[in-house]
Amino acid sequence: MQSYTEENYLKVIYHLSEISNPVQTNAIAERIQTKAASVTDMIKKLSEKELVNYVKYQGVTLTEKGKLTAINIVRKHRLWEVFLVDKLNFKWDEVHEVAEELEHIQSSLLIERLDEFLEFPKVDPHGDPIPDQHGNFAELAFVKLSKLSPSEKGTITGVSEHSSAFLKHLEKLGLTLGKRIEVLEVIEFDGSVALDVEQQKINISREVAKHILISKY
Amino acid sequence: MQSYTEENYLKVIYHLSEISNPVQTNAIAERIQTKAASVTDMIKKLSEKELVNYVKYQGVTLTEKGKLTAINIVRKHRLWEVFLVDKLNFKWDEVHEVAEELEHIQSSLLIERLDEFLEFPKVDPHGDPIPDQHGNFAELAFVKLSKLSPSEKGTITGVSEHSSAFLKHLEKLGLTLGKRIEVLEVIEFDGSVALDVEQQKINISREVAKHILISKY
DNA sequence: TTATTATTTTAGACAAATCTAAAAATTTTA
DNA sequence: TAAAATTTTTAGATTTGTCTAAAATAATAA
Ligand SMILES: [Mn+2]
Ligand SMILES: [Mn+2]
Ligand SMILES: [Mn+2]
Ligand SMILES: [Mn+2]
Repeated sequence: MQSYTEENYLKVIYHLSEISNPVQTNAIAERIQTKAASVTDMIKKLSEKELVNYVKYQGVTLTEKGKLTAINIVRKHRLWEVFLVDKLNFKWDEVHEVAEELEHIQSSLLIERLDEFLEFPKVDPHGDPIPDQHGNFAELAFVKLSKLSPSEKGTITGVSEHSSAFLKHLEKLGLTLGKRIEVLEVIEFDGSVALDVEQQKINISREVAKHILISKY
Repeated sequence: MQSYTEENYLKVIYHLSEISNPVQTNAIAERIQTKAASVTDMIKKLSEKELVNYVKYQGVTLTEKGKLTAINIVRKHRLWEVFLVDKLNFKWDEVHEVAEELEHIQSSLLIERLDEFLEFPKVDPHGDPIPDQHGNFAELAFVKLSKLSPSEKGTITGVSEHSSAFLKHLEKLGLTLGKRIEVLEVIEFDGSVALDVEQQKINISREVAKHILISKY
């Protein structure tokens, strides 16, 4: 069994792996709000436990065992987020902190029953996919809004940034999950995007567009 | 804010206070499955934080602040137990361990919303009362089954022992919450009790009778 | 390709929570 | 009330996760 702290490290390494592999010590330190020296210590420990492959000065990758462990934590995190929003009426920008704690509760019976109670949701309130108990994700066809060209249409199905500031901003703009959008123009100067959302013309920065996930159909 | 460990100590001291006040070091050690020396260390720390009053060699009592903190943890524990039984179909002997973890989740919004979602339950699955957010308990008139005399009648409304072994034993005997019982005889030799439960005559030990709570009406 | 800069690791220290063994205080027994 | 038994505390060590400061390695620039 892993400690609360080890689990947080594994999850962070898992998420960072999607950006760069192997994952660098400093990247982990920044995410986990700690010092590089502490990360090195923990990496050695996880390596001992065969949860990561570690080469000095090169960085870490998750082993199969480490990856499964990480995905299981992600599963729990996202299921709890669904519970908070669907059953307890939390807003999508209020759930992250609490789920960060709930994801560490150790009971597979609990999580399977929760999954059932929520009627086996496929995505969390931010549109992120929820893996099944074997660690498999249902394939979802996403594309970043920042990758679309003028006249392309689609539906907002997720976000890749979960800060309250970002989510509140989206809400204010009316850019919530399920909304149909069409790209009207991509401004050359700063990469910002003009959109049509329900007959309204809206402008968003490239930074914002990069974190909105669109499914085209 | 208190650590996970400090919270567990406060809760144990709270429960033991109902039996003997002040609470002895050894009693805490036994409950928390640790050594007396560790308890002394923790007591000093809680005393520093003004959560307990501590006199060397005499034992501890909770301060008002400590008591409120403890009751709040009890509140969370019992609400989560209701959730597990009512919503996730756990059996009453399966919930304790999980609630022992869930009670430490730090979010007052979460717990108030959970209370609402569960429709403000007054008792947990073991018949224990759930305090409100100010730490007040609704008065419940309980008496231990071991205190009843022959021909007295009542309804099983709680238990004061939560081990799986005990709860399974009760279940096997058909002694579950809500059942009407009548005391037929109290055996002088060993204090064991003969009961009538739904036209069935049942014998239970004094030890078992002490942990069954009856409301008379 | 050497020097500079950035990244990572080591060394040594610290706080939290625990332990064992021994000393001190209290309670019980005789 | 003095001796014995029990309970509690202290002293010192250990484990986990963290830190700062300094050394080692790798990447980048001149
Ligand atoms: Mn977490
Ligand atoms: Mn999410
Ligand atoms: Mn607990
Ligand atoms: Mn209970």
